[in-house]
Amino acid sequence: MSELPKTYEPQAIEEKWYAQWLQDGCFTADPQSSKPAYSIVIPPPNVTGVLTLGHVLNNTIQDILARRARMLGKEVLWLPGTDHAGIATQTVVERTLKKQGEIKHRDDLGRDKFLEKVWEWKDKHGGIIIQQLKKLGASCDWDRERFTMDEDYSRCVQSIFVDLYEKGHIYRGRRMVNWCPVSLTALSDEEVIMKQQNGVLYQFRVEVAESPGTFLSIATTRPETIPGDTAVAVNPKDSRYTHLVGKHVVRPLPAEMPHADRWIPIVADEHVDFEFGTGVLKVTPAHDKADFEIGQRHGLVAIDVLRANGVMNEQAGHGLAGLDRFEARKVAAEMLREMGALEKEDPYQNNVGYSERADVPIEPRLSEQWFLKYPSKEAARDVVADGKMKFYPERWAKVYDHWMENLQDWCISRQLWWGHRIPVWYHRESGEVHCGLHAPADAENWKQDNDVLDTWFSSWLWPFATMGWPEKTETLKKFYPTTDLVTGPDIIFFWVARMIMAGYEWMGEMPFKNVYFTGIIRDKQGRKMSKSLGNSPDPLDLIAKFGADALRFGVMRSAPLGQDVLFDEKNVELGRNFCTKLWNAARFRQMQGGESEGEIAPALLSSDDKWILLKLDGAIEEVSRALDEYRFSDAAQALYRFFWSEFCDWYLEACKAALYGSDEARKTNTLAVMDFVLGHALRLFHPFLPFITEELWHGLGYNGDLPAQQGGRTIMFARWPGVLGKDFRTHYGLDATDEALANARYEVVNQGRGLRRDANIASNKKVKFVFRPTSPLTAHDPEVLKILLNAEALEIVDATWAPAKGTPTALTPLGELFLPLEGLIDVGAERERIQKEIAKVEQELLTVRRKLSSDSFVAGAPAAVVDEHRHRQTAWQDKLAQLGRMLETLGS
RNA sequence: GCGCGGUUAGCUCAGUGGUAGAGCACCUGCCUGACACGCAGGUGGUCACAGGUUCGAACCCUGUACCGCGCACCA
Repeated sequence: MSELPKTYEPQAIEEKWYAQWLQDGCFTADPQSSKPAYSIVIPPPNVTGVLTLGHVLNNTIQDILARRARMLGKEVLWLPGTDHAGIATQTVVERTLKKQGEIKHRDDLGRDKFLEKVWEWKDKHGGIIIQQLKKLGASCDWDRERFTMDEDYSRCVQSIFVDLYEKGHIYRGRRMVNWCPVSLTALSDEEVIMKQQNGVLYQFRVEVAESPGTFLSIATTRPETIPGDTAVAVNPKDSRYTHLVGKHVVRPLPAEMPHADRWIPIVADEHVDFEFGTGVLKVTPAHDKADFEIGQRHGLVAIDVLRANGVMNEQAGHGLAGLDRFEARKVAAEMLREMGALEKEDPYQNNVGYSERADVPIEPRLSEQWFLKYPSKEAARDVVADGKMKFYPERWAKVYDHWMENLQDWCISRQLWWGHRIPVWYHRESGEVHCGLHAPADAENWKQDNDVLDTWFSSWLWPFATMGWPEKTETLKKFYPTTDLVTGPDIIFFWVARMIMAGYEWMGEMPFKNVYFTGIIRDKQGRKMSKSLGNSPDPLDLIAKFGADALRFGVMRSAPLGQDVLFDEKNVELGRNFCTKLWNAARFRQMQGGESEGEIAPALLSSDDKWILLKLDGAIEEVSRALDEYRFSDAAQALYRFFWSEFCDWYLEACKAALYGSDEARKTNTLAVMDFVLGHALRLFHPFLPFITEELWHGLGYNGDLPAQQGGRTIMFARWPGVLGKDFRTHYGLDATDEALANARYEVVNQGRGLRRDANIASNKKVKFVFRPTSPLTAHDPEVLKILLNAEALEIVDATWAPAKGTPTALTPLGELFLPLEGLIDVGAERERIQKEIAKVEQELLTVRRKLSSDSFVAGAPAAVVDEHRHRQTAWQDKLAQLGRMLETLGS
């Protein structure tokens, strides 16, 4: 084995191993393999996106799952790819072209030229995030990388559309949709996010046409839409107004319109809440969803007063036409005031729907769009409700179910160019509609629909479209349904729910068996990461500074299941420190020389050896179970604790007694134990820390001479450690006795270190200790104690030995430990220390006694618990007595 | 309005009925023969509040408060 350098330098090592893995085809999935399948499809990032911490979290989890599955002997497919992200990408490209002065509007280029530009952009910037994922160590099968606008994928999307059209699930209609006045397209309900707004509630009055002098007061937040009002509505049960139903009011705007043309009816509708405002609602069927429905019920006309971009049109009348909707709002209120109709203006908080992408209020707008009635709803709902498909954390199942219960038709058409164009043609003369993969033979007589499909209409096919559907490919046969899906809960409706429905509709089966929902990454103040706040660190900077393993470990260690993740660079630093610790522990092993991975001789095992082997067994069990249950931070935590606190802090120190001793056989055996533990630890760590573990696997010579696929060359295919188990324990004689002995010894050390501190002796100063054991010690005990106490000497004495007055003394499970320091002790300080301990013990004793003296406790608690309390009481009593004697010996 | 999380050390969080924990931060001492990205020792908590169940509650139940999120919304 070659010697490990003094410090771990992640950059070169990461690059080296990633290239090696690629070269050896370690990530490539073989559908012909006889191994059981394990598969994940990546949630495809936007093709123009760059890596964020959210991606780091999400993809590290997937990589951990994939790498562990390989070690468990599965044939693993982690299928990567990118999403064309319709609106996002088109917006970015359009904005850039505008900035470069190439165009003022995309119309300047026309559809085909514009799309060329988008493709150019995609080719130039599309690979970035993929490269970044590689830096993170993602073990995706890059040979199978897919893009939602690949030729075959596009064909797949279109045939799905045709299929649904033929099944009658897709229809076209003029409906109220969510319109984004900036992106100039319809949006689905899911793309609208409600935001609380500080606005104004205006109250204005209108005159009843048939009874001049009688007025109705109306509350509204949108006076600019008054020219679009075609009725006012009251609740049929509202006695204040029932006598007016059927009459008319005079709509105040547009003012220049003849009086008679501004008469609008008063209708009675259940929808009106008579508690709210004045109990009178202005009805604007063209600009409000609820109003539209009222309009339908009462046969009202809809007057559209807005252009697509949110500017008032001619119908809005003088003074408003040409103004932006928000400007028009103020102006309309002013106009009402001038005509004496404005009664009140109150500050008002309400919720307004915003376009998720453009971050502006959407407009409810009447337009011709394509809609989908979701297929396979029942199967999709049941599979989660029945627990056949598992959600982690489970509570998302309820959210899912609630949404599935209230499914609304999906508006799938978008007025964009970048995307899958709707495969529908209209006959130029007859208007006949043709839906199919190609235009009809007499193509020149037909015109294709201008719209494209919602991005999610392609993403929902991801689990099988990426595997070659509709062909029955080997990949599909082997790897569908996929095993795990890892994604954010924010796209549970956008993506997860729809994939489940699509899976059932076209594959007849669920698309994945388990769904893991990550938390959302926030900054350490709990705010969402955002570009404008500048609180979103670049993962690549972090990788450059600390290493990919450090980033992965830091993020995973602080990402508990079901909770948001508060990101703090400190965590990555901790990850880096941990890698260094791992590195140095390995280096320490290497410095001892000797054969790599020698045979362990059970007869030569010390209690320390047995202790660490039992701890290792516990760690394997704990880590495996945590990973089985998707508790990644628990697994990371357990590994951290095991390796640092147990292996390094105790075992590596304790075993120096054997390593620095003269017994070669014991030394060799100790090295074998170290190799055994390190070899297991490296494998347990590998899913979290792929690079450093691979480097050390080789550096320590654990790779052996086996071929790669058998765990020889790479740790990637080394077998995942199973629990050592009963046979192992029997064979190596691991039992509770040795563990207890080691624990007791470590307690002696703790006590001794306490003595040092109280005597103000620096930890690096070697001093002499005296130990008076209560029962015989083995030869091993003093050696270890001496090392761990950093003692110059450890003198073992018998009961006849008495310390000089004032000698600091500690009570330990194995006997009394003295720190003889002639003339150096501060008797007062030592007395204080003992008294402090006495106080503590007395407190404990009091608690236990109080419990035991309670009849109800003794009668009511299980016998074992009462017993345990009795033992505890005895122990505290003994300790108290001894402490008292110590105080006596101390003298004054 | 309905639903879901959360409230434990200065900070971030573990801890599902029987002696309150970790990491970071802080304090003290140390470059002790792997590691100062380290070692050793230490300070720090009436477990949000109020009731209840229980021999016993951070933990189970009920309610309250506050923080966060989702869904649905009244113009």
